[in-house]
Amino acid sequence: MIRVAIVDDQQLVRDGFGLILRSQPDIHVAAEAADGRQFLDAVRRDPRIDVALVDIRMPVLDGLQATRELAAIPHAPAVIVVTTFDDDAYVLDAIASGARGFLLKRCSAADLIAAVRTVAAGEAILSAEVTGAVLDRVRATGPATRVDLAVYQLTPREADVLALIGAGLNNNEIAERLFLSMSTVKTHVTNVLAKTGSRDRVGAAILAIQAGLTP
Amino acid sequence: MIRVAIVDDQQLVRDGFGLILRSQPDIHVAAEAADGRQFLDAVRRDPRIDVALVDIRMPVLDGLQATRELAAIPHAPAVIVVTTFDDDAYVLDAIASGARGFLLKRCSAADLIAAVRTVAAGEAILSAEVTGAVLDRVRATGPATRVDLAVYQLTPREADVLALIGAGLNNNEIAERLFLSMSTVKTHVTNVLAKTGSRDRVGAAILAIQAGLTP
DNA sequence: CCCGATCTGGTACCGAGGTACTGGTCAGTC
DNA sequence: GACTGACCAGTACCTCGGTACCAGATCGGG
Repeated sequence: MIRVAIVDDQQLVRDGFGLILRSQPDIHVAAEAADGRQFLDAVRRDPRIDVALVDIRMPVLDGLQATRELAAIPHAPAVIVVTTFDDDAYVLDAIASGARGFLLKRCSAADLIAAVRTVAAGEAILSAEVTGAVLDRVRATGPATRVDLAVYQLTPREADVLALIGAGLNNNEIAERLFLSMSTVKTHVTNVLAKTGSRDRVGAAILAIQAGLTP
Repeated sequence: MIRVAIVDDQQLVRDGFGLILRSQPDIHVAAEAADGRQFLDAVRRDPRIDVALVDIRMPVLDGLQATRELAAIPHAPAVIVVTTFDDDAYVLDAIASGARGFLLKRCSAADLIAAVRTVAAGEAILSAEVTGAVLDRVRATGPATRVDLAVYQLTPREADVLALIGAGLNNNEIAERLFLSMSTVKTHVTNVLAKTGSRDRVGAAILAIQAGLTP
């Protein structure tokens, strides 16, 4: 049984989604909310919600901000952003906010139901209309990961240090973060530089970013 | 009428796809090819192909490389990569290569037909199984709101220096590249750090990358 | 014309970064 | 037990990065 929350400030939209979803035997509408705040409250009350259909434009707290705050809640539901706006920026922002799906309200009832099942299964879904924009974005940021970190045979600890270098930390901060002495950090840094062929920590930082070590 | 090319080294797969697609009145199978080279030849012969279903693993010229070379041909068809491998790297590579769709062969006939129509309409399509990986990738590369460099009010020269810092150059190299003395470079660097609020050049380098100063 | 911003350069200084060693603990392997 | 690799830590040393402060040259605008 898939437990779903419907989050939209328009009563009519909530009712429509509810009718569609309640027609499915394996889907249960567990909560409804009219704004992001109510949504977050509902999630905190009921940690068993699997999927949330969330509108972007809402009073009090918009859907994207609510999705971001959701990350701090344990057992948070997977979010499908459902919107009338097919603006590319919204897609990318929604994804960046942690959404696992992006649907346009003009989609069919079958699409909506399929999306809920897909996301509940741990996968993700995009409306075809916005998939192109996402692909353009991916293409713009280059292929897979330009740098394969495995090539350098870094030890786990060295990888930790490299990640922190990529985050812009200096040796002292790395030492504090990893509960090490400066000397040890320097040793690791030296090894990382040698293994990666970087001349200094700037090169290592660039490498770390290109390898996707920094969020 | 949507004109489709089927590119796969396995006869059985081509026949299967052909059967499925020919069952649709609005779809015409205009070409078949057993490897990337044949595919490119077919596209050059017949510039009216709208959509191509392309396998990755093929002799002579693989699907991704063929897709990349396709970009040089006018009126090139939109490519849907169809593969048995759901490896994330393939998805991202395919997108980077210019594919407008990525399907797994385990999908249904209806999915295949819908994908062809979607891509023919100028949109894009991803199998739900791989959409998650693409979304993770987008999230990893940060939100649409990168870093707006204009906020920092950098002078043109300072922006030059920042870009070179982001490329991993040290002060000496920057001096040589810009025909300056070390002193001048240091002055600029200090100003850049002050204006951007970075503590050291590592932070500035990260900023430069996030601002897109480094390709 | 003067004023301000920008670009350029210099000197002096200091701390962080980085290297080169040495040496210790611990876990797993032969 | 001996050996290896990862991890941790220290000392000594030097270079580079960065700051502070200053100053000349240029240029556009009030």
